[in-house]
Amino acid sequence: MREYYTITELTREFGVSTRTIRFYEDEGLIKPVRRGRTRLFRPSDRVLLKQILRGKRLGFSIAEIKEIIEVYRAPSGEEGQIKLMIARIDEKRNELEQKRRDIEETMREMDAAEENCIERLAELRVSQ
Amino acid sequence: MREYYTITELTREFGVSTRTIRFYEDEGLIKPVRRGRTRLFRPSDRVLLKQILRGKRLGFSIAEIKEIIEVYRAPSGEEGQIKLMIARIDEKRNELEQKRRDIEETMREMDAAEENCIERLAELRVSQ
DNA sequence: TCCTGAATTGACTTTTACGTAAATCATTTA
DNA sequence: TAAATGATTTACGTAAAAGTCAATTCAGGA
Repeated sequence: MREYYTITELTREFGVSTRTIRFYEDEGLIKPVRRGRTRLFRPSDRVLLKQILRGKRLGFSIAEIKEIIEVYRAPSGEEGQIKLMIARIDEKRNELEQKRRDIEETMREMDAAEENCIERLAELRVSQ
Repeated sequence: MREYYTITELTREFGVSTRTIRFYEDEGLIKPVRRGRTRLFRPSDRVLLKQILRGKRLGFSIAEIKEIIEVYRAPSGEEGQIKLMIARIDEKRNELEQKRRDIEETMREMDAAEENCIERLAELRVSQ
């Protein structure tokens, strides 16, 4: 495992701009260490970036991604805090399940659309 | 099946504002009929709205949703057109499959986070 | 007929998530 | 040591997706 990544290494690996990565730092999602002014990204920062981009692909906002990342972290409080955390996890899970249903429905309609196309192709070949 | 829905009926059913629905009309996603100036939404418009909101939940932009809705419609061209349509459907399906993988990964991390919480709770009870 | 509540239009505003440009600083290479 | 290369900061710009507000219009009921 590499110790550090530079910002451009990450931009190349994930296909995002430096502006984007710095923006995520401004928003408090990643906290790379510094050597002078230069940012050094640890493997854990890289994992965070991966999680952020995954959240983005699912249509979560930065604020929502922040929440998701927070629940990943081990809980440190007393009973009440931890129970609250479990409730938040369940909530996020419900959102994900909704997205899953949305995907299944969209997939089904795509299947229907494709079958439709294939049928049309067959018709065209017969009528020629 | 109802013949027409008013705009406010749809806002209530789907929890969106009239502005939102009119915005989708401006973007060419829905085309309700008119009685005078008043919009009348047919069941097919309602289905379209449902599809739009589903796309939104999955993080698709208006432009992408437009594309998706277009591929749902029966293809009317000649062979080349239809084959192109099939290619576009496959592309969208790939995007959906990526989202599906993203959901599964996120779910797994949620599970781990929750187990972590439960473990912490057990520890707290033992140490009391 | 008058009023009230809905709906429409148009314009301006806001939020989110970056893009872009300019100036500065640091480091490596010739 | 000069030049090129890469990173940083600051600040303004922008596109998308609505929100908000004001002025109108219109249909239906008392």
